[in-house]
Amino acid sequence: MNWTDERVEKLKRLWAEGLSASQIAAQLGGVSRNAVIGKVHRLNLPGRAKAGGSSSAARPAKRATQTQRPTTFQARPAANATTRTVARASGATLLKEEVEVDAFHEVEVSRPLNVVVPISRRLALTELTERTCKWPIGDPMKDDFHFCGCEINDASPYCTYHAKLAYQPVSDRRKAAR
DNA sequence: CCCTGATTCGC
DNA sequence: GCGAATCAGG
Repeated sequence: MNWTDERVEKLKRLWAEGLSASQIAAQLGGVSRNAVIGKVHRLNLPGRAKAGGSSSAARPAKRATQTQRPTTFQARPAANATTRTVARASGATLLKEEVEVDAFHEVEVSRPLNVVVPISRRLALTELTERTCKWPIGDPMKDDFHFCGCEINDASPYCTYHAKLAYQPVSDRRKAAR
């Protein structure tokens, strides 16, 4: 890969946004984090502040606008999902469920309300490691395609939440509910 | 061990 | 100019 104007502009933008060199390398593709750091220096872009600096020294540039990427589960309703709350009759019990329309998997994923779900870290394919959830989100043919990316502790390819979805397809759940 | 950016230096 | 290797640190 060579440093085309387009790639350099993307590097500048992502570096200004506060992404780490490895994250930028993953976004660009075809380069290592060392290559990114080397390029940043050659471009004379402002470096990152030292961690243990004294009082006055420079602060990391404009971290305020950077989208946070939580690495762990957070107890809140599913984010970024098309949802609607429905009530379904099951015998004498009225079950309230939230139905997510998962466009990529072309299924409706239903789950009880108040379930703890992960917030996607929106990782690119090249950012995945052995310990990140590999559940795909979005349309692979569109720019916003990404993976869940939550931390996982075992050998599962998915976080605990998405593992349940993966191994408990909606069709099976519907059968079980009958 | 995971990660970070900074620097050096052969290519 | 490029980036792997290395260093120093969280």
